Amino acid sequence: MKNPESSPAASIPDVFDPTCSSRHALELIAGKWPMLIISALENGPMRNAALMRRLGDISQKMLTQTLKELERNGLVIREDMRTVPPHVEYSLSPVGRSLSETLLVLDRWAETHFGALDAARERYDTERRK
Amino acid sequence: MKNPESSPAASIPDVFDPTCSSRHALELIAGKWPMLIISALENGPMRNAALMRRLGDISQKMLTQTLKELERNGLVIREDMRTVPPHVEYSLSPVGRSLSETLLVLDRWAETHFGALDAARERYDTERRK
DNA sequence: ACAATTACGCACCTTTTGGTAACTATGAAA
DNA sequence: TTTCATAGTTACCAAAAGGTGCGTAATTGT
Repeated sequence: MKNPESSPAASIPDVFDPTCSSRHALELIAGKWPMLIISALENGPMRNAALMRRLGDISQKMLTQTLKELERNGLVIREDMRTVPPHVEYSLSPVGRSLSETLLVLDRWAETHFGALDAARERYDTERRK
Repeated sequence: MKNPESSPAASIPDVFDPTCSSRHALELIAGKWPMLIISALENGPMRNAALMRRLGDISQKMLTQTLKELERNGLVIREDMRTVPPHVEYSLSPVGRSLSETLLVLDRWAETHFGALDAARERYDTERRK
């Protein structure tokens, strides 16, 4: 029998292993927009224009691009109604929904603690006169 | 009395508001390394070299830089023992610890679902012959 | 004939992020 | 006197992220 130390980490996923796919999963949502888009889709399908309005300051390019990445990874489902003018709806897949639930926790964390962060930053900056 | 619509969102934080600090809080951890560093510090203080080993493929520059940002925002505490050779310990502040707990949920999500993501990606790519 | 609609592709550019390699400080030990 | 150890810093460069503006498709209403 081999000890766990010698096993080249095939079974137990580890976010700290650079070659592990779980790292990839984290990097997928590490950008500026993915988390917000997933959160925005929480309450049901949305169209391109509605998402742009909701996200406030995203560019058309980044929205399309990010949605495509999320679709590619199976988090978002793109439904093209094939009408003219175009009507496309984006929604969360089951996996996407499971992610949105943990992101909700993160959103709440941000809304709870941003004040503390702001204060700390100001303290830090004034202390070192930057 | 004014209706809620006209109030310029001073009290209720909203991650979707680009001018809201809670967005800033999210962007702070949206990079490649912040989440991993916070997670790495979960089990107590660590020194520079230990963090480098734990994170595997981070550069010295990014480690220092990211730690400094996290310290600036009050998530990480930097303790310099003022010895020679240098001995500096990084640890989580209370706010940092509260974040690390929600990130743990995210790590677990990644470790649970990365297989589904990999599969979806492969399907997507082969379907469109990219 | 043509204007409007909606999602999006593409070309071009700027900004941000990240990596490499070389250099620094300082006291203890060799 | 030289070496070692540790946690940096800096200058320089490459790559990725992101923004702007313009073009396109195809049907409906004017």
